[in-house]
Amino acid sequence: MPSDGRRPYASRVSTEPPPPTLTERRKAATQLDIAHAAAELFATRGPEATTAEEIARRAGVALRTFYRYFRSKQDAVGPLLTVGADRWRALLAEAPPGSPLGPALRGAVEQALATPDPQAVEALLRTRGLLRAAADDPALRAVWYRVNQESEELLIPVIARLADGRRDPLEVRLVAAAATDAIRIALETWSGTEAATEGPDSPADLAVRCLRSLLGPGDDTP
Amino acid sequence: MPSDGRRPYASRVSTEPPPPTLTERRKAATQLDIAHAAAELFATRGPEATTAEEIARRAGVALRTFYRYFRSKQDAVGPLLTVGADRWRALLAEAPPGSPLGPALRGAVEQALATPDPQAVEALLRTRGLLRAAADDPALRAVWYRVNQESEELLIPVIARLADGRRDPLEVRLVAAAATDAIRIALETWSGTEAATEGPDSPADLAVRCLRSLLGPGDDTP
DNA sequence: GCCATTACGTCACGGCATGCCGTCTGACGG
DNA sequence: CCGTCAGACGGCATGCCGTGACGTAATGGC
Repeated sequence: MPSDGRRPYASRVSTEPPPPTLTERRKAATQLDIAHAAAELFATRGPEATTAEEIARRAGVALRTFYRYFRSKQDAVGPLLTVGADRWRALLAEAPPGSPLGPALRGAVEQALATPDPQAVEALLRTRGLLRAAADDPALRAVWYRVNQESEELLIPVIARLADGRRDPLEVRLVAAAATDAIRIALETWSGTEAATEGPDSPADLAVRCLRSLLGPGDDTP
Repeated sequence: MPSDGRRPYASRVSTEPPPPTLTERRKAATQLDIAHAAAELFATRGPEATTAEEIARRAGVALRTFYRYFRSKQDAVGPLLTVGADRWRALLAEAPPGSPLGPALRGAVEQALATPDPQAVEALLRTRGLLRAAADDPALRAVWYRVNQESEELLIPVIARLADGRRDPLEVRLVAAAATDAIRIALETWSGTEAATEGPDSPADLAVRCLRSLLGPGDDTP
């Protein structure tokens, strides 16, 4: 029972989330329960050997309920794989429009990945476990691809806002793709090692290096 | 995984294809039959409304045989989506090692896509049809993601050979990812339009522009 | 407190995907 | 030319996947 605790503050501007009701919070909790159950079973016995029924049982819901939350058993770990990208994108969206692209991207990724927050570290380690399980499971890899693809699409409007009309839509889309690739490859590379979550081979450092390599310094010479 | 059946030929330089036997040719033909049957059904009534049984029947094989060739009904169109990338990669592999990356990539893609070969045009139009069907079918999109991912991985050794030790492995991988993205986004963009297979909005021109935008002129300043 | 809404469980069912076995055909050495 | 054998294919059976339909209980607005 995560006590999220976000409360309605009188002065709230338009785009802020409306206060989540009890039902909504329970739904979110149920979704996370299922996701965690799936991740644990996948990481231990592998997705192939895990049935949707088992995931549902471990999460304490009926099979039918499982399929109300997810289209397939592999999809169940999706929320756990997206949290990192969501965090990064949210940080990036806070940068002022028109700021230079490269530094903004790298700054956001550093904040998102190099955090001492124990919950974020936990998420990072879970991601590594899933990526390793995905190494020999095509269906799980497919989820990873899909998640990255969706991240790329969600990144487009954010990049467009930062570029502020200085780049045409096609270019924006390419930058979004490249940035997503940089993060993806950094995480994949890190998952293949025994490196810790901090230090020179940490995901944050890797990601920053990847971003710089693909997009250059990126202090916005149009 | 077919057991290749490589026959001993006295004078054989390593990389030449062994002469395909009748059985092998028939297998390849059957695979293409199934792929074409699937592509046609997917393009008309959509993947969701198409059963594996129907694909098999239209291809003239038993359902069991279908699943000997493909792991799922969506996978059946895989071979049709890979031909373009295969062609491009093969052309790229012919470039001399050490040649500048950017021009090599753009030259290969131009040869692969701007060809007057009617068969290649046919393949392009088929790809467009499949991409449009994928627009509202997650499972088919997943195949597209997988194909691109595999293309990226197959591209890595080719790029490494071209870079000829002037770039470290991580960098090579990033370049492979970016190049794959450029082609992918060019094709996706083109598929969303009514543009012809040649002209200023042709896939070839789009791809070249995307490559230049992401990788710069690429005349190899290390 | 009363009712519309909605999240959840139970049942049933068609399609997906694979293991097993029998048949037949093409490949290959004698 | 022929016998042997690998393997390509079809048919059958089966377990899991994913969804529609319907009933129930809890929730949130009036």
